[in-house]
Amino acid sequence: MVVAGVVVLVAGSGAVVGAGVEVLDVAGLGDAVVVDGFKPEGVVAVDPPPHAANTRAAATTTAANVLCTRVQDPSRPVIRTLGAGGLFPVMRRDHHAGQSLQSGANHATNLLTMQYDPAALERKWQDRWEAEGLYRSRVDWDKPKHYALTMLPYPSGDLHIGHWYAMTPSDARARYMRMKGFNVLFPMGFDAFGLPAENAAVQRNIHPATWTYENIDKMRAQMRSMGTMFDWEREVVSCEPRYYRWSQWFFNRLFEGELAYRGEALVNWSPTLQTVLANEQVIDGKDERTGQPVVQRMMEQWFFAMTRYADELLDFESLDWPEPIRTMQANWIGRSEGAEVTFHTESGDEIRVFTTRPDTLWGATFMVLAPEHPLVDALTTAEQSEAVAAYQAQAAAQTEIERMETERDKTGVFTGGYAVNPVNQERIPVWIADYVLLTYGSGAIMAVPAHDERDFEFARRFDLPVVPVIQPEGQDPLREPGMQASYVGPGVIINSGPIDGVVTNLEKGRQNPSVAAAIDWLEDKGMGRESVNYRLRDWLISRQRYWGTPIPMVHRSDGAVEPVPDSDLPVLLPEDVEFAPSGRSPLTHHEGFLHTVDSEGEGATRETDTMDTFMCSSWYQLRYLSPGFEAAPFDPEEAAYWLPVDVYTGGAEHAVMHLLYTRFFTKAMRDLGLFDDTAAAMRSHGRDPEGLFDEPMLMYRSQGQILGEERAGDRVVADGEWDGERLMAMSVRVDPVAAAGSGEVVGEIVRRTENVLRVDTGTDIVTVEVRADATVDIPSIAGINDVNQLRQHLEIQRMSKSRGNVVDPDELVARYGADTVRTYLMFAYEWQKGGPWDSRGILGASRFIGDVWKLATAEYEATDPAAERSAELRRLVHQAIQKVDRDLGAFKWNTAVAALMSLRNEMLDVLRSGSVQPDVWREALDSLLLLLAPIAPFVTEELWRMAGNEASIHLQPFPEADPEIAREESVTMVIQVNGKVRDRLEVGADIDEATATALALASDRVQGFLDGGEPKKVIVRPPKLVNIVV
RNA sequence: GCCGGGAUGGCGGAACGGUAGACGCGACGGACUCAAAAUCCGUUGUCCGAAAGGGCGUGCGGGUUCGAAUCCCGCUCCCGGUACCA
Repeated sequence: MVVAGVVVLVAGSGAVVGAGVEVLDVAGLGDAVVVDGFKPEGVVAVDPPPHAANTRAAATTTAANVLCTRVQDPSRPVIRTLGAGGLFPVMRRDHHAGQSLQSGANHATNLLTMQYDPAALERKWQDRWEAEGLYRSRVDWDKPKHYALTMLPYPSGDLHIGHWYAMTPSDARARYMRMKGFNVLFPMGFDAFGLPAENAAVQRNIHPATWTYENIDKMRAQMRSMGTMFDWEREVVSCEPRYYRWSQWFFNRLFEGELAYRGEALVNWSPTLQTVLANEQVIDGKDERTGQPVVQRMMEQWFFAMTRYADELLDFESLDWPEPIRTMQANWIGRSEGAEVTFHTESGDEIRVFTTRPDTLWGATFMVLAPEHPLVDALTTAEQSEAVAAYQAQAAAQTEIERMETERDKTGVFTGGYAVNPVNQERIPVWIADYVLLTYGSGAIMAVPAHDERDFEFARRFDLPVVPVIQPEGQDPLREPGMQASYVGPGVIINSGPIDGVVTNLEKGRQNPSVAAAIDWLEDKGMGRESVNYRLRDWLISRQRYWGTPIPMVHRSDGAVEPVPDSDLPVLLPEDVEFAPSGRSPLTHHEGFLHTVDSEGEGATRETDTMDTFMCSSWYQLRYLSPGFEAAPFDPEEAAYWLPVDVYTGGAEHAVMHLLYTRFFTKAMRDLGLFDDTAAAMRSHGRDPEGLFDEPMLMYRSQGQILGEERAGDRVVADGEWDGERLMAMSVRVDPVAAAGSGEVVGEIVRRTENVLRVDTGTDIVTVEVRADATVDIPSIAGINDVNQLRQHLEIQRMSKSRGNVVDPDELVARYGADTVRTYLMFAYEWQKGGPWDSRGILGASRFIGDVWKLATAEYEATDPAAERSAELRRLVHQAIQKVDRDLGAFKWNTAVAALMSLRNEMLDVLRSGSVQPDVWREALDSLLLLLAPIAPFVTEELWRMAGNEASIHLQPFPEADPEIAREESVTMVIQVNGKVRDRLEVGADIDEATATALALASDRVQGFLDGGEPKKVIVRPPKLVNIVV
């Protein structure tokens, strides 16, 4: 058990076992030594064998904690430690003066070790930070503010690794901004209304509120363990009356401003259950729980008039948002320019249509109405009425999603009615078809089969006439019969009377000459007008659900609707509700809730719809400012200081809906005057409010997703002939269960480049070239297969319980500590991109944190200080400051951590060699801790205070780099010949062109290439490179 | 289909148009150990070579440039969004 030359301290018993060398005089060792997480359980060995520089000795034991020491100078031993986590670094003795440990005759007692025990240390700092109020954020007009916001979670029950991935870098950046001198607000809350709570209620007979609050408690505790700097005094929970009261208040303001209105919309209606279902509850046209059929039905519901802001929402000028997100929003809004044209039926009814191609009006050969269009009944003739009714019923039975499925054959029915094309008085038939949507444009189209793919398909299916009106440039004239497809390219207008001969191109709206000409002509004749349509619909906020914010409206007995006065808000969501198995909202049959009186004291009924939860999240950033404020949704004094949000982070999956809704909401609030008090408060503090209420979040950055770890490529069997190193395959077959030996090469594809596969056979990685005439057989992909369909690394999937690939952050924290988990998540991925989880990779972060602990707790001895090495370390420190500063500012967490790891590598080397002056070491250590503090808040705080600092590390200013110190004195100059690196020279950083050229030309290697001749050209970029062209 | 993003070692990923592969994981060799783990030292794109050195290399094919992972053109595949939007 004991190795000669080693002093072994057996903890617990107090016994000291010496083995032949210097025995420590350690009094009271044992329990007394248990301090701050140091719990020696087995054997602690210290090793200064005399004259054994650079040798190692070790003690062994069956216990978990074994110390292996390495000594460079017997008088200044340094300990390397190991154990279960490999993290048993050395503790400097001075922090434990008076801890009953006495030194014997040598330095060895300085080697009292202290274990890095993240669990204890993190718990300690969570409590102390809370007690010290470290993360309270208060208005302070003397400091610049920074409002950092990360999306609030839905309280689903458990914080998963995705939450960590989203939140820890946001937290790190908020901490960084604070150290940079900003007064930072970084709040957190819960988006607590929603369907899952209601499902839990029905399935598990637990009240949605109970379920929700239990989840919130759990998640709040988990978030504490993350070490986030959330100011919990500002927490917001959207299902609390003190929150949703103001959602209702906003609803009233929007109603007053005529931005909230009642309209008709299709809902998923279950005739058997007599209830409305959410889209998520409908699968294959049936209720997912009961299997009962679901139909589409029109119902009166509440809308916000978001389309009025469509054009303003398309303006991203003032926003620092990722381009893809802006594009997605722009596509979602889907502005299209064209004309509205009025047709008339033969009986004189108007049919308005919207078209982006009024220039093809002369080619309109029929019209199509949505099956639900109000004019259908009037148009339908007696002979067709049966067919029309049947088609309408069939369309109603489909969900919107099914209806919009692509690749479906066109269906439709002739109404028997006709309309007149206003431009040429042609009598054209009117059909109904479900490819026309009631909710877009006017729910009716003119069909121009010659120049619209869908109309062409429909015309061919039902034998309707096709009249070309565009003549493609430089091609044969389009002829009907015989057209195989619609023509949508450029050309010249024909067969179109007044606009014949006008050029048409692929531009949109008036940019297209033919469209401009047609609009002018239509407006002149009074047949139509220029018009803009949006794909964006008004925001339907009604939900026929219980667990949401009640819409504060009452239905009077005379049929009118009026708002609940502000003074009566909130309209409380009743708690004593029963959940019918049908899923029908309990509000619809809750007598106490339903019955009320209107403003005149007459009996009235409450609105039973609740609000879409996107309503809650459209203004939550305002409630954080003053979550308990009673007089208004937010305190103008707080808002005047903190607004707008400076940095918003969250998943790209919310890039469209949530971010568009909250933008709309802010703009509507601005126009309703709801920021007027805030603007006044700003002015009184000398802040110009101009333009500050146009957008809620100035900067937005999205993070990617962490996927499951599982991965595998196609397992293939390849046969063919060996051509040297590679197999020239004549046949490749995918077979997940192929046994080794069942073909020439059997294994998993690890890489594919064009037709070359790298196949992992289990023993080897071999190259297989799939010949052009080879047969490829992939049973899971129908049809003729080709080499491009062979996959590698495709089984990386989203984490899900059913796949069993969920990574539990609590487990990781228990094993490695929160600092390690944070560091790893910030290090391992390109944040915007995300990627698959790698359970081994986290060891790198764990070692890094352990090394930092070791560096900070080891006693540095400048055994061999050298001015040059000292300057070099300082340079590296200041370079690291520059890099981390830049990278944390730019959301490039992975390279920031990499820079710190590099510094760690350097410092480990210095610690070993003792080659820098003590003050340089101290500066390096302090810088390392300060730079790491935003990323790993717990361990850096512990080490910072252990070093004798009174104030929290998180209150320190971020280190500032001195460019002079960071500047390299000498650099490697690359010498290229014809762009290829041929030599490298160490030169001074201030080398001039002439010297650089001379040095380069003098190089033996270069001379070899010059072969006595003169270079054609020399490109000099001192001090980095010289390129010689010969 | 349309819109957006991407493709770099065995893996995650670095690289203002100027040394490709920083940093980490893994792997391999060594030290320590009865052994394993942990820790420490070293190697690690690939091919040729004993070495010095050289060839080839950023999905594929072209182009611009003294010089391209990076810019341009044309493809292939992957990921995300969206989908009968008139």
